[in-house]
Amino acid sequence: MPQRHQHQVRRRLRDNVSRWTQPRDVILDILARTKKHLSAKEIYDTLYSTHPGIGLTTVYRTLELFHRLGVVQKVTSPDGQSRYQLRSEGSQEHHHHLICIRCGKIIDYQDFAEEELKLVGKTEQVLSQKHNFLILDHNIEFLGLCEKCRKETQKS
Amino acid sequence: MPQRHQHQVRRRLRDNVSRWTQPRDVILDILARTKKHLSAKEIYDTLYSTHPGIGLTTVYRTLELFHRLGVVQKVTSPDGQSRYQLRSEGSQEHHHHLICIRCGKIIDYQDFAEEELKLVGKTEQVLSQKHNFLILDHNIEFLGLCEKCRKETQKS
DNA sequence: TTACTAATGAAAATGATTTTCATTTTCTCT
DNA sequence: AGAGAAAATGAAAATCATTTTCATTAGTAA
Ligand SMILES: [Mn+2]
Ligand SMILES: [Mn+2]
Ligand SMILES: [Zn+2]
Ligand SMILES: [Zn+2]
Repeated sequence: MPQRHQHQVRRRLRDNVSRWTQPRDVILDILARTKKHLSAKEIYDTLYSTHPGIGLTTVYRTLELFHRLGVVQKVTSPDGQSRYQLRSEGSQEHHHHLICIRCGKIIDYQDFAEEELKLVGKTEQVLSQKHNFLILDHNIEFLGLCEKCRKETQKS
Repeated sequence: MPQRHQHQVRRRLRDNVSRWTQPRDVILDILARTKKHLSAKEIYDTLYSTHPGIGLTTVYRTLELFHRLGVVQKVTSPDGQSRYQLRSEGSQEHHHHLICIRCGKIIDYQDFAEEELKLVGKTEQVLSQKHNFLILDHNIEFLGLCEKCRKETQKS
C-alpha cells in the first residue's frame, strides 16, 4: 500500500548493491504489494505470468540478498520452507507470529509489544554475555492450527 | 543422568504404543543420555556403532512418534534440519533457545522464566481468541552466532 | 508356539534449496 | 551512442533432509 516506502527501500537497496536489475525490481514489487509471508515458489508463480523469463534460482538469490541487507524478514517454517516478508516501517515495525504447523500459514501479531520488548531486551543482554553469543535477531512464535486446518483436521 | 526419569518416560511410551521395540528403546536411551538437541542424522551416527541394523528411516519415524506423544521437543533450525531433545522434568522444564544460524547449535536458557510465562500466557489467550487459532506450543528464540562460529566468521 | 500385524529397513521418491557454468545484462568509461 | 568488464542470471544438475513404498521381520496376545 504505502508506495512511498517502496521507493525508500528501492533506493536503499540500489545503494548497497552493485547493479539494480529487472528481476530484483519485480521481486521487490511483489513483496511490496502484499502483507503476506511468501515462499520463493509463491513469488516465482506470481512472477511467471508477467515475466516467464525470470528463474526460480534468481528468486532465491534475490530473497537471500534482500534478507542479508535487512530489507526482508525470513521465517523458517516447520512445514519445511522459508517465507519472506518485506520489513515495513512504523506501526507494523515490531511484530511476531502465529504459525500453522499444517499448512505453513503465518499470521502477524503485535499485541503486548511494549511489554515484550522490555523482556526481550533484558534477556538479550543477559544471554549474549553469559554465553558469549552474538544475538542478531529474535523470534517469538506460537505454533498450532489455523482456523482452516483446524476444521480440516476434525474431518479426517 | 536421572535414570529414574528415563524409566518413567519408557513406561509412558509403552502405554501409548502398540509395541515396544528395540529401535525405540535404543533411541530413547540416546536421547536420555544427553542434554543436547540432536538431529536424526546425529542419532543415527551414534546408533550405528552398536546397532548397525537400525535404519535412518526408523530414527525419523521414532522421533516423530516421540514428538507426537509429547515426550520429545522438536526444534526446526534455520540451518535446515530438525533437532530433538527429550523433555525433562523439574528444573529444566520450561526453557527457550539460542540458535546459531551458522552451525545449528542450540543452547538452552531459562532466565526470566516467571516473567516470560506471564507474558506468554496472556498473549496466548488473546491471540487464540482473536484469530481462532489453536495454539499448541510456543517458542522464544534468539538467533545469532555461537562463540565458535563467531570466531570462524572473523577469519574469512 | 502360532498367527496376526505393527514396525522395520532398503531403496526410491520428493521437495526445497544450492551449485555450476555458459550466457546475458548492467553500468562505467570513452 | 558504443565497447568492455564484471555482476547477475537461468537452465540443468547436484545436494540434502525427510518421506514414501513395499517386501520382510519381529512383538505380543492367545
Ligand atoms: Mn511477519
Ligand atoms: Mn531445548
Ligand atoms: Zn493452516
Ligand atoms: Zn555456531
